[in-house]
Amino acid sequence: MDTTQRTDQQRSADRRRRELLEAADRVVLRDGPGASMNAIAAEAGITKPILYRHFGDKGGLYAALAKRHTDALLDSLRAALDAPADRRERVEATLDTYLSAIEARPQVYRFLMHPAEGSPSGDQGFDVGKHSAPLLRRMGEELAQVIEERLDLGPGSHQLARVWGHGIVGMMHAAGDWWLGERPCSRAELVRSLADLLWGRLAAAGDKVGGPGF
Amino acid sequence: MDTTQRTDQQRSADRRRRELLEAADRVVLRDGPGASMNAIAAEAGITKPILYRHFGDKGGLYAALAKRHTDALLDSLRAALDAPADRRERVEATLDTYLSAIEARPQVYRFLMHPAEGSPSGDQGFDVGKHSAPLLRRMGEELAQVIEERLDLGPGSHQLARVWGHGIVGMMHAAGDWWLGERPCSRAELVRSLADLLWGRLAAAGDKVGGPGF
DNA sequence: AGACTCTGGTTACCGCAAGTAACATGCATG
DNA sequence: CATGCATGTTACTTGCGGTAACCAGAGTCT
Repeated sequence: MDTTQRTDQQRSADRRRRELLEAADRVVLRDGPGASMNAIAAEAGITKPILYRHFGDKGGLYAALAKRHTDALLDSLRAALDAPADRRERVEATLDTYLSAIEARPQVYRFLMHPAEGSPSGDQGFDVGKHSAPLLRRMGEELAQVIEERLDLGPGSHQLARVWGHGIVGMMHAAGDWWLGERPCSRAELVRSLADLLWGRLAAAGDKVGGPGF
Repeated sequence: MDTTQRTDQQRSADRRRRELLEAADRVVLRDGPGASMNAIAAEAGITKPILYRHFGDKGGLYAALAKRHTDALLDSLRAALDAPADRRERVEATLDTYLSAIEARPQVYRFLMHPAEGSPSGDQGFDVGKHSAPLLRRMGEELAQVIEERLDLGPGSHQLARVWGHGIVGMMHAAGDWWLGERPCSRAELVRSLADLLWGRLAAAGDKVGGPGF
């Protein structure tokens, strides 16, 4: 068997895979996570076993799907993080980019944050493994790297940067999630409040009269 | 029907309910979330329909279970938050309390953060509803309240406190989750790093040589 | 005593989704 | 033409959430 044919097949399989992902995307965006494999297959105009041939199991499909969106989001975050502006502006731009993304497509966001579902059988021993969504981890690591690269944090900067990376991402995520649900203020206000928090306004604030402060 | 009997029945039902929750707890702690109703029923020495009579559906059981643990955790957090010490020490104590809790019982922690699972049928239209774990929301609200009560934040303090409450909780959660998975440093170091972040060290840090800072 | 109902329990089932086995078909190559 | 091999299908198994229908014992009313 010559390589050309093999390549052709590879190509074809890859194209098919992309098509299937497109279809899966449509269904997941329409029906939310928990969309059934049957539904996805139907949307793609085929039947279940093909999906399983391509992605192994539901987890595989969802992982592939999540990777696409995660990559896309990370790209735009990187852009905001690399913009030519001072630190505060960059932080605000990054926060705003993230919030814009989840605001524009809450379904995608929700899917990315809850990819796990229940594991039906076999893989017991989950124990402590598999915590939050991979998206959060990746964002945290990415941010940690940027922080370590660009900030002078003295000794222990590596650990510190990682803690901060994950911490800031978590802050952004939780605040965004809450904000998306309650819409208590404009996006700009939220961004400003979060940046203020990161800029130490919590430590700087005065106590209220009549008691020791938080 | 006299009231005494009714009260007796109430009592008995409540005791039974508590027993069932104990059993469910054991199973969930052993098998993780996704523990089947059958397994829980078996552990309790009975069969499924009884569980359904008591808790309605799986969500009901899990909610009841989660409420117990959430209440307990919130109590200890409140204690740390109310300790007689200055602000920084309180913040560190609260972070440490949370981290101790998730360190001591990661299974419980994991269960609390992933109660949702997939909604099997009917309740489509989830759309944007039901985001992160209720635990996070409750912690966020609680913290927001404390912040608003005790800090003088000027105009817009209500919104600001809420944003910060949810943001800080998210930071704590994400950092804790990551830390629990990788164990890159001691708990004390993590606490210190997070408190530093909240104390504005990010804004205060100098740029590294050779480029604009983050 | 015997009928009545209330409460806690069981068995047996439905529907549905994940995942698989076995079978069919089209198309390139020896 | 026969042989692979990829692509697709139908039909099945298994396991779980959830429910309907039935069952037994204890207290109550007449």
